[in-house]
Amino acid sequence: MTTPSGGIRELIEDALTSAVRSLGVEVALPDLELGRAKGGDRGERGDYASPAGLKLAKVLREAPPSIAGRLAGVISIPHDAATVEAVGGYVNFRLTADWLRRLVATVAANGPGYGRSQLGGGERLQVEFASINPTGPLHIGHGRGTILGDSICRLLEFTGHDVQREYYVNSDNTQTRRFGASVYARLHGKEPPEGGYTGDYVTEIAEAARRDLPGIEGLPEEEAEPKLRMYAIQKVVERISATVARLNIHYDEWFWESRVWESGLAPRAIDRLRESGYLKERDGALWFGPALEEEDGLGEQVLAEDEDRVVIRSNGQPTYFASDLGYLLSRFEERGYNRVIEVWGADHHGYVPRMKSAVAALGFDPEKLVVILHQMVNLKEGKMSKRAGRFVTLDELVDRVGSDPVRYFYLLRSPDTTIEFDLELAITQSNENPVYYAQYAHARLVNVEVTASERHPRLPDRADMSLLVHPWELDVARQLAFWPEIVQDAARLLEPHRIPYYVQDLATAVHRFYHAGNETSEHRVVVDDIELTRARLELCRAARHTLRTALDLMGVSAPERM
RNA sequence: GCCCCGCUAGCUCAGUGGAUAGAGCAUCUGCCUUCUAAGCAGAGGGUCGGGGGUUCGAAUCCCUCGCGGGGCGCCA
Repeated sequence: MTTPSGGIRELIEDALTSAVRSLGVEVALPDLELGRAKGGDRGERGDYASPAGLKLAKVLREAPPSIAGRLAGVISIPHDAATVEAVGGYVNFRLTADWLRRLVATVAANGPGYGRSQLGGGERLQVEFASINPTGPLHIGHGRGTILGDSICRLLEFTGHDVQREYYVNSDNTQTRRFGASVYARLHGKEPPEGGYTGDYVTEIAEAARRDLPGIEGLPEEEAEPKLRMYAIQKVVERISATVARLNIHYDEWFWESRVWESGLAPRAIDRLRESGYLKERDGALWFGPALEEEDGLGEQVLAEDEDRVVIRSNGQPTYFASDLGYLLSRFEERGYNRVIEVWGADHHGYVPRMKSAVAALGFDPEKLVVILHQMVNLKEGKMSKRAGRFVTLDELVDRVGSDPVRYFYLLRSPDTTIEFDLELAITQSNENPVYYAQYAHARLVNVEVTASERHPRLPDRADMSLLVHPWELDVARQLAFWPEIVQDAARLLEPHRIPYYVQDLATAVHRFYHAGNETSEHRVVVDDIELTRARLELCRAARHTLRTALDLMGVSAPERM
């Protein structure tokens, strides 16, 4: 049996579509909404269901139950993977025990590759995430974008994309200049300017600069600040890199904003926009805006932004937007990524139309810039006592709770929900984190396999899968059957939070399966009968591989013992 | 004022127009001499923010109102 990369859902969907065609439906099919069967008692509706009868009633001018009945009669599921039953206007599908057993054998043999696909066709894409102003350590709020971004990368890699992880290092904007000025002030034993950075780390960086940049103290501020700024940013970048590394996150490139000026990319982008009439001067500044676009048909995307935006200030200084123009050129032209995925906090949502407009104005397809917005992480007020206030950095959170629970905590929430972060609760409840439930299931499976090899040094080479008959055994197999479609949906929708919810379900099935052996010793995996042991081990192996794979996709470890 | 996100069980949250809306935590009741109890089995708990509309069918789509969060700068 082959493991369909699209999984069993795709198999059934194809069979259903063919069946509908065989009824003589020529027109475009409505969405038959094949999905997991919901509701009902004791799985009476099977595993998958489609309201195909209801959907086709209009087209065929026939009663839904009649259509569903006819479909059930003609449908042919490959490999006898499922049985079919019409109930009302629905067509219900139940995975067969036989197919589930074969699936287990395939997954066990496949190892951790189960669910992997080449859907992406090797598409080269870049994911830029968590490009926080490098002016200080990451705090708890920054954890969300980093973990979300990295998990999206993992999903895309697993589904056949060529992914590059990038951090855009702001170095020439207002905030980083303030940062540089603050370091300059500390270097000379003064207080940072208004709106500057006051943390202890600023002083530490100033002291380090005194050693590493000989003569820096003698320079006037105009000359010293840029040097100090680049030095300080480098220091902060190193710290950020170390912090995210603790969360299993490794960037491929730290792309400095300064590079778009040194390489001439930004001026080139500006020239291009000027030539195509997207730029104009007003009040001594240079503006980008759709107000000029009437000269030719430049498309909806350019019109999306309804206000002009400053590119070069009247004082001659470029805005961040000017840098971004060069940055876009670097990614879509210089480096030639097919798509760029941006992971931004919701506070940047107003920037989306502007960037899309810029992409279009530079001559690229705005669809190639995909922006994932996630809502904010708010620190619960009142919890931030002086003492607790020390634990606002991501490093400190990882110190207190550990990387795995932190990743799991963030990944459980869809990007659309605002997180109210309760620090005390996070710390006191960290041992109740659902991550342990999943990891424990994995560790149990490993342990069982170890026990088996001790008790039965010589087991049959091949497993007789027909020995798997109990509902709790087949339920584990059933969960395994769902994995490919979970991965596909998560990758297609760029929604990693689907993974931990699946892991929860799989772990539940595993724990139930394991626990059957606590109730009745004949139901243990390791029993006197080596044939039976062998078959159950096959199931353990398949489940273990799949758990491991799912945890990997979340960047969470799969411990062998707990 | 305009734009984006949210409002689902006591709490935190899943839920791509389908059937009787789910999970974890919390609460209550059971289960460890034998492969890991960080586990298992069971119970209670819901006008899916309010009101209209579209549809054979709405937590899901549309309109409207309310509440909470975010944004609307020659900041990023």
